[in-house]
Amino acid sequence: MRPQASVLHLDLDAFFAAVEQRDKPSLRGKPVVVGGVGGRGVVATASYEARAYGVRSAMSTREARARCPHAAFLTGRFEAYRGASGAVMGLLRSCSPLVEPLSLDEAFVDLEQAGLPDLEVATVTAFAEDLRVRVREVTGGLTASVGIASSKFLAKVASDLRKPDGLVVIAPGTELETLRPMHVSVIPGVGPATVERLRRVGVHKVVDLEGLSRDELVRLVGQAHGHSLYHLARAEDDRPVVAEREAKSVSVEGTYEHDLTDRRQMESILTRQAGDVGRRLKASGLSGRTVTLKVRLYDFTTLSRSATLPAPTEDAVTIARLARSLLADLDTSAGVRLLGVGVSGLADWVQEDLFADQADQDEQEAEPLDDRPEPEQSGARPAGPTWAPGVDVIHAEHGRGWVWGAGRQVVTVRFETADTPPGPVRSFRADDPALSHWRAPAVQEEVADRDDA
DNA sequence: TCTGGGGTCCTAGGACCC
DNA sequence: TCTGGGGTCCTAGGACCC
Repeated sequence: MRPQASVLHLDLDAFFAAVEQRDKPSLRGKPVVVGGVGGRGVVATASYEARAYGVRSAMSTREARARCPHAAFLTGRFEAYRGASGAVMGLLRSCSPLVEPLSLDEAFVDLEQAGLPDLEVATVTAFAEDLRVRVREVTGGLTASVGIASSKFLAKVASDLRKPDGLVVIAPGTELETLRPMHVSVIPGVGPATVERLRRVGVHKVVDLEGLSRDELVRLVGQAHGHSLYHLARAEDDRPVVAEREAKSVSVEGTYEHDLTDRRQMESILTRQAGDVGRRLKASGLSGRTVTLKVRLYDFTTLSRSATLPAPTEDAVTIARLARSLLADLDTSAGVRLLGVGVSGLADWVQEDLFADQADQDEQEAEPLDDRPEPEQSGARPAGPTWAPGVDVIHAEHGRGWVWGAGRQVVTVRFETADTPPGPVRSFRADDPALSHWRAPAVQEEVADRDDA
């Protein structure tokens, strides 16, 4: 918590719906719902006119239609939203070098870096009123709610207090009296599950939370969450405003109108999604080692399966192959409503750097050679064959290649090409039946010795 | 035919290492 | 006979956020 109210939180009101109303005057003053319009869609944003009928974010579109049949139901136009968001973020960055966007419609601004004459309540209040006018100017009429306080937590609480089109400054020293009567769900990280756990021990408001010891909280909600709650309940929050945060994963998923049962159709969806993921990775100059398949079954049971490559990839073919082979382990016969593919463990270097020349490649081959005999699998999945980098020759659809890295579950192969070495690198599940390999008898014994050791 | 899509962070258990 | 302890990596699932 800072001595002065120097953290600003800005939140654009009913953002997606407001952009639609701005761009289509016939929608102004009317209920507008933006989100999925299909049978399995949900509401992303409802205009305040639609909220009057009880329409809320995350509600199924089916229910929203029942509550407000005369609303305009629109799918999102994300290019327009990105444009408006960019204008606002640009404005904020012209005020302070330290701007932390949380989403398209929300950001923190560090006012200590804004060059204001001082950080008195009157000064930051005047600054924020001027900022709200300028937001309207740069967006063609969108309104923003703004909160200013001595920490991120309280700035966000403040921006929520007078929505829409409001401004609240929580004066330093008044944080606890503001917070104590509020429901625990104002605390970031306190969602339905935590609310229920707290309710069972008689905790409803922030003031009740202050009565719990640190140990009780940790027992109730876990180590990290418990400590965080203990401090936030006392308005203690030192989290800095951070301008740049690196992406940790990239994913694409889709929910289908009718449950999928055809494996080949699922595989072709995964292949397309892997292509999207690969394109987005390449566009950001990223690559990642862990490929995750996400499957939501007909009954909403959600499963994930992942495999980690020996080296990062952004290659759509590799991502697709791994995703499809992870799907092969799951029973999807009763129907799948959602499929998705993601890549995590991101590094901001591309795979090609690894084998730019022969010396680099030799290092990569040598490293996993000694340390990674194929262990017994811990789960039900049978162990794949043991692949030896630099020893085994692989035959697969791409032709013939040498094993280049062998993880527990994944083998990477560098294929030979007629023209210019090195050939393409592709990764496979170690137990992929599409692979066949050959190993000279002499080195077979040598490798067996090493595996025993 | 209740329940999106894109993320982040945490937990817990097993493998493995020193 | 008894049975370390910490640290890291990996996987699966869950809570949460906008």
